[in-house]
Amino acid sequence: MSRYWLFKTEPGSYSIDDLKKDGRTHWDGIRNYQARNLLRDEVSKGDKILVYHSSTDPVGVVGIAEVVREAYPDPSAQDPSSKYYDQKASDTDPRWFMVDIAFRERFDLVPLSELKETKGLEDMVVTKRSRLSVQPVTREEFEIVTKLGKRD
DNA sequence: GCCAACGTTGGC
DNA sequence: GCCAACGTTGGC
Repeated sequence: MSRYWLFKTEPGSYSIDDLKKDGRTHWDGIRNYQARNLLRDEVSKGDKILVYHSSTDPVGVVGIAEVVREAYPDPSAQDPSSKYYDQKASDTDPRWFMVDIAFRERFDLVPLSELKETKGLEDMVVTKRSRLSVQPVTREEFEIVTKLGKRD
């Protein structure tokens, strides 16, 4: 049974349009333990992802992606030239993981302000703990947001 | 650019 | 193991 997630990205560094162009990508650079644990232990092939643009104006959900490869070590942690370099990462203890995701859909941005006002989304993690970069979404939440994104 | 909320570090 | 200090995130 597939599950649902919300992945945040700053469109200035990697946007849904970059993902659309690339088709698929390595979701690297996750450096938060709670997000890492979800990526490593919970995120599974076939799961659906709401792609969220943060640190932009307006912020919100812009499309859908799908997990196409489950967690494996994030090589940027061992690359001294990467901004995600972590001295404590090693081959025996990679510390940080990433998954591969594929583009599925781009839709009109559903702003955070609207998510906060929409019935059924009161408990959505993004409205409460916006700093968590990989977060679980319920099936109901996923469907409500998708419907909002595909209106008109 | 501000600043509140949150996560991490490190001295004790 | 506590917690103050510090650094980062991210909405506004």
